[in-house]
Amino acid sequence: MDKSAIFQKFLTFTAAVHQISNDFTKDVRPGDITTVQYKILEYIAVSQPSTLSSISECMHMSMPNTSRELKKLSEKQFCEKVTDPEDRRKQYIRLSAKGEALMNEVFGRIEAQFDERLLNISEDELKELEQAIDLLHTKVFY
Amino acid sequence: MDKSAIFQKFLTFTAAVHQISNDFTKDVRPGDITTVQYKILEYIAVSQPSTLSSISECMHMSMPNTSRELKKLSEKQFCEKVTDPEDRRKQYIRLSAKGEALMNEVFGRIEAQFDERLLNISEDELKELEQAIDLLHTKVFY
DNA sequence: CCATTTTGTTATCAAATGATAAGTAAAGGG
DNA sequence: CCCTTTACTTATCATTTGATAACAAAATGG
Repeated sequence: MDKSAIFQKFLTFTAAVHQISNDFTKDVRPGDITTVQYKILEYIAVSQPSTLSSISECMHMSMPNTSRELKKLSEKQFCEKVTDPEDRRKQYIRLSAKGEALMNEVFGRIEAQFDERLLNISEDELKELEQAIDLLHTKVFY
Repeated sequence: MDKSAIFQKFLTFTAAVHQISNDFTKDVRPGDITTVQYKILEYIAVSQPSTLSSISECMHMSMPNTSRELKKLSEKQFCEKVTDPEDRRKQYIRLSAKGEALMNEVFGRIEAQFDERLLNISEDELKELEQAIDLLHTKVFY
């Protein structure tokens, strides 16, 4: 079968995903946080708790820069560093109450736009969507 | 039905898509181009021909900045501006031969990683994947 | 034909980001 | 116990990016 046709779809699809999630998050990011800092918070929110080095690796950022941004985020009280008692070099990073509140609000606003998009959709279609997401998640985007 | 459960999946799914496409393009971007410039080329490649203002809008970039980056890309011979004969204010932007070559190589390398991921996959599963992509593309990421 | 709008350019400045060097403190391994 | 590695920090600098003001040229619409 034509695998390269699927690849074409993969390309335009990922482009569309980026487009949409950019549109969705466009006006929800608070002003006192930079783009990179927001991305970091988003990452922490999804994969809590994480360490500085894992953030550095996943975001393709150098340790010094990750450290700097995380320091700023901590100073702004959006996240907290907790030293691992087992290995006191490690710092576990998690959202603070303020950070949780912020991300909940942001995700809530994104959800509103998401819901709007799925307004007139049937139960069956919703089920199909869920299965489609699961499938792609496990087979391609893992 | 639980729409907010699907939203959770939507969130982690889009996070995964970003993650994977970052990983895929990580080592593929040529050194003489910045991140933003690469993103612009990617956009042009997918939606050719486009105008300066549409690029500006879709990439959430101001016109002056878009103009500047596009100028740099043109100077580096990756794309060309063609004045619309019907409306001589408009500039159609398309990849140059060099730009096409670059993006073909880049997409080729991404495709190699994509294929690797789908190595031991059956015809039926491939069909399912295609349908899943189509479904999400039309219902959610449009 | 003149005012306005659209489309894009140029210049400039502050802020964010990336890259690198040099350092600290804890853990691990012989 | 000492050497090395790991995890992270601090400092510094160049580059990139974002934001704004001021401009030009073509189209549009009375």
